This record gives sequence, structure tokens and C-alpha cells, in this order.
Amino acid sequence: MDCAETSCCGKIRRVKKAGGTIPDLIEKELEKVGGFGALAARIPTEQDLLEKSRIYHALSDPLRLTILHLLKDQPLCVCVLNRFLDIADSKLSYHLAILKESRLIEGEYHGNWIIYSLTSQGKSFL
Amino acid sequence: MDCAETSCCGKIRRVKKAGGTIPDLIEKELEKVGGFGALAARIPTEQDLLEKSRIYHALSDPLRLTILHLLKDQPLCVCVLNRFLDIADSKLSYHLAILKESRLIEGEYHGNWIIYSLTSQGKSFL
DNA sequence: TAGTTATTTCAATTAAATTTGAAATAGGAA
DNA sequence: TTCCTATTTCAAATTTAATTGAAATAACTA
Repeated sequence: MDCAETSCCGKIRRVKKAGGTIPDLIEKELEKVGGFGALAARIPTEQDLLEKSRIYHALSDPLRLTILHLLKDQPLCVCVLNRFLDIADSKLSYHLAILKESRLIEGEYHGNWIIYSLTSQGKSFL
Repeated sequence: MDCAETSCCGKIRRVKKAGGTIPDLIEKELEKVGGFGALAARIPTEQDLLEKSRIYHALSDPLRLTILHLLKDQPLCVCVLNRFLDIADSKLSYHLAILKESRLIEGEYHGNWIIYSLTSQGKSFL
């Protein structure tokens, strides 16, 4: 960068930049790792960010985390989950749907029941 | 369990239980891993669940994930983050606060600027 | 077929998170 | 001190997520 004033001893000085000022210390560290361009290149794609934030959102609720822990070692029907959670059926169903949509669990009918289990992705988060 | 009707060949049959029925298949798998008691013991404490869901909530937004990626290899001032994100100052500040409260990043004044960096916890999530 | 149980879906409500713009604060420079 | 810049804080408006209870669906049994 051509407009940086050098400063000794790591003391912070101002450096004029288009659109504002940047502390000298940061300017230097930034150059070391390849400058603004390299920084920009580290940002994942929009799709990637959306997919990851979706998974983290699914994990961001105590009830949903509890469900994942209950499914850790074996699949379970909704009816068994229900005994541990003591919430309305529709509420449980809502949370199961969120976990399913983000592909942390999957469910399959067996006779009258739907039996949920962790996906490999789900396992990787526990 | 004393009220389970055995069923051959993995075919699903009903089993009467207090509070409803449980498919035979699940009943068996449950016993293998130690029954209801063992399952209950796998649920983390409430505090643990709250702390984890808080961290996942912080991670559950594309903008906040972008910030973490930008901080991956070096600390940055708010002013540099701002150039990448093109959002209102107060909005950036709000998201930084969420990351800070969940201890994924930390900030420190250096002269006029606040310089944010990943905490070790923050690093462990990238 | 009709009846029963397990689970989901729907629409309405409530609650929580995010955005916005204005005002406040922190720190340094003149 | 006064001014300037960087950043945060606040309250109001908006958006999104979660809860609720009733009704619908899926799969079985008699």
C-alpha cells in the first residue's frame, strides 16, 4: 500500500485511505496475509453461508439440542421423545421439522409410527 | 420391561405402556442401550444446553459467519470490517456484540479504534 | 368399511431477533 | 478546552421464529 506512514514499535498511527482511516497496525497485518483481496477471497459463497447458518439455527435451541442428544445412540419414535420432553405434540413436531429440514435428522414410517434417527451430518455435530 | 410382546423378524407390533404405546423395535433398541434411565442421563444440564444454543445462535446468521471468516487470520478494526460488509455502523455493532457476548470474538481499544479478534473458542468453530 | 392411534399441518397469537436512524460515548488531536 | 473520528447504545419499527389448539392425514386394526 502506497499511502501508509510507517510507524516504529507497533505504536498506532493514522493512515489515510479512501473511505476513512485504518490503524497502521492493522494495515500491516493485512498486508502480511495478502491485503484486502486475500481477505475478500476468504468469505465463503452466499449459498455456503446460508446453508451453514441454517444448520446453526437448527442447533440454536435447547429443546432441539435435547432431541439430538436423545437420538444419539439409537433411533426413536416421536412417542418416546414425547415422554422426555413433556410438550404439546404439535410443538414437538415443529421442532422435528426444523431438524429434518436442515438434514440433522431423518424420519421414516414404520407401521403407525415415525421413527427418527440422526443423519451422518447430525452425528457430526454431537 | 415386563409388558412387551415379543415379535419375530423385526416386524413392528404394538406394546402397551403407561401413557401410550411404543413400537416393539424401539423398545428393544432402547433396552440395549440401557432403557429410559440411560437415555435420560444423556441429556446435558439445562445450563449446558443454554450455553451451547447461545453459541449456535451467534453462528446462525450469514453476516456473523462472514465476520468470523474475515477475522480468521488476523485481527481487524471495525472500520475494515465495514468496508466488506457495506451495512450501517449500528447494524455491524449489533452483530459484533452478539459474537462478543457468546465469546467467539473479543475487542480491545487501540487508540481510537476497537480491534476485534477471534477467541480460542471462536477459532475452534472455523 | 369404519374406527383408532400417532403424527403432522394450519391459522392465529405471542415472543424474540433484527433493522433503522438518531443520539451518546470513548479516545485522541488541535 | 473544543473538535473530530470511530464506535456503541437506545428506542421504535419491522421481520422472523416459536407456541397454541383445532383440524387434517397416514397407517394400521377390527
